[in-house]
Order: sequence, then C-alpha cells, then structure tokens
Amino acid sequence: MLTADTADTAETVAPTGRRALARERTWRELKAAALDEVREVGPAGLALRSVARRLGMSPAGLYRYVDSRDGLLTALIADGYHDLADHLEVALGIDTAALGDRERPEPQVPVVAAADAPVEVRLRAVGLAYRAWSVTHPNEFGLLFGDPIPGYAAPADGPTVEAMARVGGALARPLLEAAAAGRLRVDPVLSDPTVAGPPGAMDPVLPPGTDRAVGPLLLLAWGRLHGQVSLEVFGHHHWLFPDGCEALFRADLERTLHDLGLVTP
Amino acid sequence: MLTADTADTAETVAPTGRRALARERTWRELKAAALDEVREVGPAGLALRSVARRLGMSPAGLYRYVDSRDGLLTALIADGYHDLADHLEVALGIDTAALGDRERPEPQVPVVAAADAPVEVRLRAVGLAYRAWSVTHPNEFGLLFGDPIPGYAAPADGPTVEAMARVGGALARPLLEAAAAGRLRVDPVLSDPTVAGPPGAMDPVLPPGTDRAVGPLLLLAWGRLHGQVSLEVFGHHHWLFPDGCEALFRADLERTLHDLGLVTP
DNA sequence: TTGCGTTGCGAACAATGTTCGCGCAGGGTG
DNA sequence: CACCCTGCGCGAACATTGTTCGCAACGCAA
Repeated sequence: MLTADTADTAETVAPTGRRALARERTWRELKAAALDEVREVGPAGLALRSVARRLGMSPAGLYRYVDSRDGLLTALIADGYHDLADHLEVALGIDTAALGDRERPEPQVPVVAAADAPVEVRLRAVGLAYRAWSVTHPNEFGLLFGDPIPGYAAPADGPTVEAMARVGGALARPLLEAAAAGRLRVDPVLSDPTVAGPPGAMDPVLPPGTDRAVGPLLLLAWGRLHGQVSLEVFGHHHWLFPDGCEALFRADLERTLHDLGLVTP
Repeated sequence: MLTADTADTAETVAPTGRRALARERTWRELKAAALDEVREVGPAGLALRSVARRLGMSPAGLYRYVDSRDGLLTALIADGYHDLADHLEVALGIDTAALGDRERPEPQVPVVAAADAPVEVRLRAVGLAYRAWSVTHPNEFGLLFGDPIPGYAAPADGPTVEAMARVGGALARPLLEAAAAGRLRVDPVLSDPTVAGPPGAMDPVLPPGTDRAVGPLLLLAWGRLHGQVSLEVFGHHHWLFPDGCEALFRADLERTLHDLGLVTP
C-alpha cells in the first residue's frame, strides 16, 4: 500500500490505469483539503479527522493515502517548498521548471525581472517575491520554517530536501549570474574554509565548481531576507512596527545588494 | 481562583502567608516541569497530563494554577523572553535588572563586554549571546519565535510583551550608546517616515526622544541576527552547511557592524 | 471550635491519532 | 465472458489528550 508516495516522489512509471488516476485525484483533493485547513488553523491545528470530514470520508480511509499525520505534514511541506519555488522562479522570468501535479503557475508578483535584466534587479525581484509569498501565505510559511515537527528529520533523499533545494537554487541564481559576470564582491572572510565548509557542501543547490564564497554569500543573503520576513510574519515586527515592514525589508535588501557589491551607494 | 497569575504578573502584594508561599512554590515547580517537557519534546508536544504526572498530581489539579494549556504556554513564553533577556544583559555586563522568581543569573557566555567597552564590542557581544542562547535552547527558541500558537494574540499589556521589550531593549542598548556618541551612521532611507513609523512606535523599547532612525536600525540588525539564527536552529542551514554556522554568523555580524558605521573595513 | 476559602482528586465528556477486520466493487487475467 | 483478487473505504475500537464538574480534605482566620 501507500503507492501514492512512490508515485509522487518518483514519477518514473506512467500513472496509467484508470484506478491510478482516481487515486491520484483523491490524493490531490486530500492535500488540497489539508492545505485549506492549514491555511485556516495553522500547522499545529491540522486534524486528520477534520480533513476526512471535508472529503466526506471516514478517518480510517485517509490511511490508505497517508501513513500518519506527520507524513501528511511532510507532503504538505514539500508542496509548500515547490509553491514558493514556483513563485520565485516566476519572479525571475523562468517558466517554473518541471511542475508536476500542481497546475498553477502564478501570474502576479510585485516585480518580475526577465533573464536579461541586470543581476541587481533580478536579486531584488527574487527577494521581494520571497517576502510577498511569505506575507500572503503566513501559515504555510510557518509550516515550512516554523517549529520543525517534533522528532522528525527530513530524509536526505526525500522530496522535502529536493523541493527546498529548488528554492535555494532560485535564490542562488542571481548570485551565480553575478559571480559569472565577475560583479560579485567576495568578502575574504567568507572564502575561509571554516565558513565555506567542505567542498561538495551545497551540492544540491549550487553547481559544482562554483566559487567557494558563493555558498556562504547565498546563505548570508538568504538569512537576511529570512530574518526580516520571519519576524514580520510571526508578528514580532508588526507588534511594535505597524506599517513599515515592507519599507524596512526593502531597505535591508538594498543594504545587502550594496554589501554584495552589486550596487553603488 | 487563579490568583497565581496576578501574583506572578504584578508582585505588588507581598506573598506573605504560609499558603501563598506553598502556592508559589508549586507554581514554580509546575513551570519548571513544563519547561523540562518543552525542552524534551518541543512546544507542540507539551501535554498537560504529562507535566501533571511529573508533579505527581492529577490532571485536573493543574487547573488550579493554569486556565488552559495555551495559558501555560504563554507563561512559559514570558519566562523564556526573560531568560533570553537575562543572558543578553549578562553579556552586556548589566546585572540582569529585576529578576523576580527566576533565581539564576548566568555566568558563561562567549563574550562579555563591560559597560565601558567600545560600542562595537558590546554589539558583538550581545549578538553572539543571542545566537549562543538560541543554539543551546533550541526548543525554547521555537517556543518564542516559532509558529505562534493558533488563534492567540499576546495582550498588549500582558507579561509577554513586557518580557519581549526587555530583549529588544538589551539589543537596542549598544545602538543607543552609539547614537549618543554620534558614531551611528544613519541611512537616510531609514529615517523616512514610512520606514520609521509613527512617532511613539517602539515606545516600550526605546526611550522617547531618540533618533527616529534608531528604531528601524534596531529592527534591521535584529532581523539579520534572527534570520541566521532561525535558519540554523530550525535545521535549514545545518542541512547543507554542517559546521560553518557560527563562522557565517560572525561574518554577517561583522558586515552589520560595518553597515552601521561602527567598524571600518 | 467553627466556618470559609483554597486545593486537590476522581470521574466523566468530547475530540484526536491510529489500528484492525470486514465488505465491496472494479479491474486485470484466465 | 467469468473470475479472482487487489485496493479502497468503512465501522468499531483503543489509547491519549484537554477540560469540566462535584466532592472531600485541609489550612487559616475569627
């Protein structure tokens, strides 16, 4: 049983067969219902019996598709990473490589920077898209970046890390372009082996052979974006800072562009 | 009933009386047991019945001290903010103003910068202490900064915001000192009213009359610290970056000092 | 001592995740 | 075309959780 996972993770075999199609459809409906519930009550409030009710199904019936509540959550996490990655790629003008069962490419993002735009414009676009997705999907953001579900560690080959590698790859893309164009000012501190890590780290995100300093630079920029967004989405900025969150985010983003040497003061 | 809350939030009346002392003691034991459980199984895994078992109490008995599971969580959140603030203040050489029932000032932090140290040293110290506490208290970090508990909004006058204001105040202190010394380079973007917010925002953290740009600067620096720490603690950095987290954090911190004009390249 | 407020307990209720065994229908195989 | 059998869904059940209610015991003040 639970062939849905294999059909979802590795889409090697064609999902031919009438039965497999029905299974796939209800599996999608199940995830959609669960995602609706997460949107309403948050990741911690997701109840299997409630999504069963939405589907008009028995609670036990769900276990033909899911091995546990946490398993459903990890499936939603993987989908969430893919959704975020789709948005980031759209912001970069990429037509969302290899979208499988999720049908919708997303039109509206604050800034879209085509592939021939200058790198600073592209980095700005992907940063703003990161925030825009997070602010408009707070509960999914919590699902992806909030408390990890207790006792769970993502299997290194699981769909979760592959999906997360996609968002890392989208964030890295402008940096790689800048590095290729020689426009990236690399801080000597970041090239230090203790910072850059062993060669081969970041392999799932960065192509092999890239400058050792790009990895730390990516994580540094990502961490900055993420910090502002995380504090804002979880209500820590908004608490003492009602309306300036986006402006503050833009200011920090600009500062980061400057730190990377991509823009002159 | 539930006089413990009032006795805990406002310690106006002396807790005289033999009974009040016993009540206070079991209330502390209760919070300690709950905190132990949070440390072991995470905030989402905290079970009232389990802490009741630890205390050798009936589950119903807990409700003489707690109005709900979420109420207990908010009490732990407030305590967590205070604990973090204590660590930050210790790193700044302040003797942890007004510690009430929590008895322990904390000796070991990576860097302690006395009040007469240069501001950049002090800001470094508080930043490193922020990370050190978070990394050594991952589940409490998740409690404070992870998913907000569903449907809960901190009451504006509650103990939670007061405690959080303490950590904001500790982070702000070096910035205020730098501003007072005229050493803070203020980005004109950050003085813009749309970024700085209405006058009077950040009142619980910053003393009135401080430069309007200090608030955004604080949130900017805090967001940077927080982003790196959050990604690290929740396992997103560690996943593709085994050992360089502290070095990366230090690099970003140094970059931030530079952005603030507190250190020359 | 008497009385009252506080404290704790046992039982109970609703809701949750999860398992087990059964029926049943539909699809691939003879 | 007929058959079997695989997969799907269900009902019931069990353990565990948060929470409430009424009752018993106890400390403290009058």
